[in-house]
Amino acid sequence: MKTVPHITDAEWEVMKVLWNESPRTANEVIDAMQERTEWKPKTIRTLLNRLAQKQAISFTQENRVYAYFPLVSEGECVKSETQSFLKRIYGGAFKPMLVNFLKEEQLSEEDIKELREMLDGKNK
Amino acid sequence: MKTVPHITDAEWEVMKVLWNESPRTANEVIDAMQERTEWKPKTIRTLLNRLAQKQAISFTQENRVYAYFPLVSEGECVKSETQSFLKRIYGGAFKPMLVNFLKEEQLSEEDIKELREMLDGKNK
DNA sequence: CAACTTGTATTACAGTTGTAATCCAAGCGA
DNA sequence: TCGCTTGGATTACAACTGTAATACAAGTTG
Repeated sequence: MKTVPHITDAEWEVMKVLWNESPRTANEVIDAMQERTEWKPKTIRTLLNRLAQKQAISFTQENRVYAYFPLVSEGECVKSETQSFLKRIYGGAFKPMLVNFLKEEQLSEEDIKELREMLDGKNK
Repeated sequence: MKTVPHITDAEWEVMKVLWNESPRTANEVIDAMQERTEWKPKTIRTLLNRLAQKQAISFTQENRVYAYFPLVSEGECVKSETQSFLKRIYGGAFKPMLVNFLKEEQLSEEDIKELREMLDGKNK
């Protein structure tokens, strides 16, 4: 199974933008980011560079402009991050976490109904 | 609500030991850790110091020996870490994560039954 | 052609983390 | 009393992160 590079908090925000739509030029990414964060353009370029270095994204060059696109899917990354989270906090076991979540979190009637249906689906 | 300090991966392992039983002297912690990791005693002492500095743990002094104990509960920390994880990966929403998990993870018949019962409980 | 603009590449710099090693003080054995 | 042992305090140091600023190169404009 392919291992995805570790993506930091700040980088993750950039990835979200690219997962949302790609390819995008650096400036397009910067514009999109500035709707959600206060980061300076230079900062975002740094993050793009780092992501490219660790091969989470790549780019094509059109004249003097780069257009970036992800090399790893959101699903892969979510799964990988979730796994390390699980490992750290719950020793890797999924169910204890779920149990804890269900106990702690607020869920509406709607949510519960929906989840129950998903469980039914799983139950084949 | 009390805010818990951020506990790093390595520190988390030490906290587990103390949550498991406390107070414990540095040496007791070190012994317990060496059953699960390869870390040198000095490393573990560093972690104990850092945890004490950030007030995740404290200690009492008996002669020249410190006995450490947690200042924050495992539940608090789990909750806090889970929240930042959720925020980072799923934008803070709990349900999308659950949905994703249920789709991705392997659950036994048993697990599913148990979860369904929990949901029934919630449903009051 | 010279200066300005614009996009990229390089460099910066402090705080955090992992992973220890060295220094120091107090009790203990010779 | 003097060095050895043991536990704690201080220091180390590189990689990773957040957050940029500065330098450079190629078009664009006057």
